[in-house]
Amino acid sequence: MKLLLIEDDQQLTDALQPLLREAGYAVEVSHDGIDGEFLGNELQPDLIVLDLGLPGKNGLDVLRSWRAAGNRTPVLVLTARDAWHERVDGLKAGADDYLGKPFHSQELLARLEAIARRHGGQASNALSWRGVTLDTERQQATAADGRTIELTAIEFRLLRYLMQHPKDVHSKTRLSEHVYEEEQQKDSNVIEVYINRLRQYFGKDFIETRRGQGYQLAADRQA
Amino acid sequence: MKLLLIEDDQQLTDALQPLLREAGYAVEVSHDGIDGEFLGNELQPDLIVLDLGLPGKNGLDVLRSWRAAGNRTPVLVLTARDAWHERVDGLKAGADDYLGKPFHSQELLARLEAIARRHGGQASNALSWRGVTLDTERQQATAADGRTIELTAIEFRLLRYLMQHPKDVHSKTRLSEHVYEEEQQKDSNVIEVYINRLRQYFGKDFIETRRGQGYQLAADRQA
DNA sequence: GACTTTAAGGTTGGTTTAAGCATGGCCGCT
DNA sequence: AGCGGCCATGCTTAAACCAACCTTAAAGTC
Repeated sequence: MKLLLIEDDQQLTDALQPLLREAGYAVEVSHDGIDGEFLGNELQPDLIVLDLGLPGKNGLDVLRSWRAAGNRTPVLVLTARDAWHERVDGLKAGADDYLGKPFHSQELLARLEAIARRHGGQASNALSWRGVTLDTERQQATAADGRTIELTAIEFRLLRYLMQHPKDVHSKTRLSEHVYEEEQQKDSNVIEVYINRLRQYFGKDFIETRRGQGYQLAADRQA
Repeated sequence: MKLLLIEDDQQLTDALQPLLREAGYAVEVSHDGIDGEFLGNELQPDLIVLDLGLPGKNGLDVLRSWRAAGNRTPVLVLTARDAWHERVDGLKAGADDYLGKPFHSQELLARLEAIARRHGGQASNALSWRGVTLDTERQQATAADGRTIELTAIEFRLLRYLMQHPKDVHSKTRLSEHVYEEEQQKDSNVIEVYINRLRQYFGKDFIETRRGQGYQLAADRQA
């Protein structure tokens, strides 16, 4: 389930992202209206969470643009607590549900569930990060330039683990533990070899190395 | 967890600071409203403890200014014991919780815990001193001007030790012992070299040298 | 035959050493 | 006391060293 979160409050997105990932969504974030509108069309997410108070372009206008252009992606709108008129406007503009801030994260998850169910969307288990998407069903990935890449078992397990925990730094030992069932010889360089492969597929800077610490997916879009 | 404590009672801040540090918070202190308001925006703390009776600018006004400017940092308000109207005003102004003075330190800690939990903020073990913050999870620091700096292993261990014991003077020998596992040759100047590096990152006056004795983090803001 | 692992050499970048410069404080001299 | 030189301590820079990491190809495994 690819989810696009359009919200300018960095603190909120930081808090929400791990939660949503945990819940099985492949999360992409945008921090302003212009970029968000573009991504809402481009990424073809399964679900959009849209804040109304956005820099660049107002959330309501973004939503109207989508609907006018025929984009029917389910949208959950976030509004200020007591701005009930915003909610009405939102629903009129084509939102599927709304939620007042501040909210309990559990409630957000529940409503997302409900929307997804209502739209009969079957979970197309996909992870995504910086344009790279990973179809965990088919064990295949799509690079940022659109090439699709068939992954071998170990390539896949390594990439999946990295993409399930983006932003974290993973030591080679940890990666090893997650890619293999049992303990691995310590003096092996398998992980290095496979990191090298993934870099060949997805670009040298997709995975960064933190010398002495481990590896980490490259930082999120800082546009 | 970076915590900003805005309280003019010197005695109280002196008592609270070690306690809060002990509990894992990176504490910054301000003693008046003007400065406090500025820091609340600038430092981007995870949590603010705000006294209402402040010189410079009233605590309530400070809080209102933040909220009006879109700053949603969780705030716990300290009020005089029986001034219940202040509490109501505080909550209206956007506080997350309040506590009447005098209070038991344990209760303060408990409430801070609760607020932090409510805001989904997971403690990203951070130390902070004079605008410099150190993320001990990621081994990276943020300078006072906002630059983030990836630290190497030894830079990190040295800086962490200094920031864990601010105000103390540390001999080069002691620093050496804490940065390295085993004893180090005595005639090496590694520590000097790394102190020099840290000064380049965080400003020349971030670390002071006590000739013949050792090094020490610069005194806290004496504004 | 496709995938995985090992191995060997090359490369990078963190760490340490070392040498020369700067500075502070002590001491003796006037 | 005030001045100036001298030594010890600290600062800075560059280069040498070394471990971590990268890359490639060949060997191993199913």
